[in-house]
Amino acid sequence: MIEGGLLERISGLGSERYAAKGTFLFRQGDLSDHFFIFCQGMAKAYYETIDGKEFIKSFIRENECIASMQVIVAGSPSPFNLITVENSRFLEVPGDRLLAVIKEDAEFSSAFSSLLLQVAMKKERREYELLCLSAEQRYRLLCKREPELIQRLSQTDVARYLGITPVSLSRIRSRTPFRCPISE
Amino acid sequence: MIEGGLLERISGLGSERYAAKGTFLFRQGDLSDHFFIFCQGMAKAYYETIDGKEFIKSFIRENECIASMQVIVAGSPSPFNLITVENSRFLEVPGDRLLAVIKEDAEFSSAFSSLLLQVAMKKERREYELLCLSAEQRYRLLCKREPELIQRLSQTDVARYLGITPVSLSRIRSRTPFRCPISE
DNA sequence: CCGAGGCATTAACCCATGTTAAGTGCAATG
DNA sequence: CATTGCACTTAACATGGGTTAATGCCTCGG
Repeated sequence: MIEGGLLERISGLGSERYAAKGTFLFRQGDLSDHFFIFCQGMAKAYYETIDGKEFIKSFIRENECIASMQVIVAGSPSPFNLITVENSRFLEVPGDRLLAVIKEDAEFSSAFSSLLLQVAMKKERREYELLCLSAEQRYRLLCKREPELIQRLSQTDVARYLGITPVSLSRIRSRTPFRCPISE
Repeated sequence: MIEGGLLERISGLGSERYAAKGTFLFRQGDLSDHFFIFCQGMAKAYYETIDGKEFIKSFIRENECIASMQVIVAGSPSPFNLITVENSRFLEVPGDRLLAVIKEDAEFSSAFSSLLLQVAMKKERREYELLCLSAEQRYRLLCKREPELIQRLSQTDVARYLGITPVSLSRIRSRTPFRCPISE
């Protein structure tokens, strides 16, 4: 989640874009260093393994942002794909412009640091879930914490985010008395 | 990994401490906001679940640092334990002093941001591994990337870090022709 | 209206990992 | 030397998730 102030300052740096559902914003292996801030719609960031399997790293919705840190910081190719899963509107900011402003503007830089901190904490939560919880526990937690996400996504994408197959998610759902409150 | 410059500046803020193997530096649920920088030895940060299972989040070795972000940033209790796994020497810096210096000193603050970035990238790698790789693949990768870590740790701790049981790790090792190069 | 493609469900089978328990070897300690 | 505790291994069994395939249900486009 990106705060109001920061968003306004960033807006000037980039341009507004639209993309239909299913559009790649960048691909695994690309060196595109753009920073994306979503205004409407949703995208998914996902890894694709050699044998063609897909694992979803994260979803990006309204007022959330994403870039490939590896590209921006280390200049190495992006390890993941970014593709829209709904028709979307977003800001696209070139990485070098963002970095330049961060260097110049102290206030901006501190806002950016706190953004980084948010990212680190979010990743820590995800690490915890993947390390300590079973697939079923992860699913229940997601239902509780992000019911709206479950609504907007296909079950396939939910499964890929949980790190399991759609078949397995279907089993978990049938096995479980629990349901996402909104879905009734 | 903490850079030379930053380390020197931090040293003045805290005090040097020693702790024998098996000493808790803080526990799950604590509100201790200390920041630790290791000079010698090693610690492990781990989650303990309700039913008594242990999952290791990370190891902290020479020139690496750790704190519970949740405590420092959100003031909420630490979700994990920190305990030494070797006799250790380290710097202990109170969180409030660190935050104060970050606010005052621009150069320090930017060094700290890049540290945050390192943390975020490290967590991203770990997320990738937990999400996309099997236990066996994770073990092989660890052997290749951190042979020294494997040497210094018990197999139990390696297993807890990989997210599997020691029994399962023993099986993987016996199943596999692959061995850590140094261990022969 | 019909057919194609995509998604969810279900079943059958396989394999990896968890669980429990027993056995072994080693190091520390009395 | 004997005892204790710990780490590691191995085995037997249970279970969760992967794989494949069949089925049914949509929606979309002809």
